[in-house]
Amino acid sequence: MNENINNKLNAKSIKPTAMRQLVLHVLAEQKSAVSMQELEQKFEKADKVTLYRTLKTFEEKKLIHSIDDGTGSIKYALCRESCQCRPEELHVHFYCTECKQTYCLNDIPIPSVNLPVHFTLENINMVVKGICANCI
Amino acid sequence: MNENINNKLNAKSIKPTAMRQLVLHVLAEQKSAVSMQELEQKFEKADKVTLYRTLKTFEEKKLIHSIDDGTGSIKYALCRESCQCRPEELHVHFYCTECKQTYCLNDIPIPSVNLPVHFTLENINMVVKGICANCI
DNA sequence: AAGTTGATGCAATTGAGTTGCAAAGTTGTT
DNA sequence: AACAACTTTGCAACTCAATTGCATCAACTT
Ligand SMILES: [Mn+2]
Ligand SMILES: [Mn+2]
Ligand SMILES: [Zn+2]
Ligand SMILES: [Zn+2]
Repeated sequence: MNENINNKLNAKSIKPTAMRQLVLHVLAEQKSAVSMQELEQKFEKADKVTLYRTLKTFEEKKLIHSIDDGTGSIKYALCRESCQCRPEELHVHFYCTECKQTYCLNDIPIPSVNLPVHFTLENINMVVKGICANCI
Repeated sequence: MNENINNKLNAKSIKPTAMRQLVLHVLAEQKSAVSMQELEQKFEKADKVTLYRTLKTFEEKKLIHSIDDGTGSIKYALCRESCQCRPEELHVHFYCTECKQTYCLNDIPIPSVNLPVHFTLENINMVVKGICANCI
């Protein structure tokens, strides 16, 4: 695989096995977030569990983030280069009810909320549902 | 059951069966949102499926709303009196990672987001995770 | 080479949600 | 009251994504 792929894996201290290179390669060419099942179908022979554990590893190492878009299957997408997945750097996600795609709105940060007193924030998930520009 | 319970059911044109009165009664005394499983355990003899369908009916009639807090089980909470569940009137939800409770922050409306051009909005889900005031 | 650690593949399990269908209950009509 | 039409309920069975257990394989370490 690409040299670039290995660099990304190394940068997040993930051992670059064949499987991981392959999965990262496929993830990198997606325009929308993908589920494990969708990902599985993009490979000739792919074990669901290995894929599952690969994604877990990627997520732990903050190479990808997972998106619970409310459809029942978790979607995954690459994090931006320097992302630490801290609450301040999270972005809004969009689920199109027409094309059933989940998009990272990387340029739209999650607006801050004023929580009630003594509530502390660790994480936020914000998913907007509607029709995307391609489906108008 | 209470006369109030029947009023609420009638107001949303839900036929007040014994089961529905009971479920609404239990829902009304909750301080946080509950899952189907939690609800099931609050009754002596309760059929999961009947409960499931009762909640579906309640949700369709906008007596309750469901919350996908990312834990894997949907939570349910009463809607406010005049709620139509329109995007403008949605509120933020809070999941406490300590007590594992999901709270409706009824007084905190979901902030508006500026979507990219030609994206239209139908619905928003916003869940904040952290520690609640009781668990500090 | 043997030992240790991590990665992979297959089978099986979990658990929330959902469907099918028949029985029981309700309502309205003759 | 008897009947039909419709709604609600209960049980069993099923779906589907996610997860675990365990044996095998690969990559380093001594
Ligand atoms: Mn994203
Ligand atoms: Mn709520
Ligand atoms: Zn679309
Ligand atoms: Zn708490």
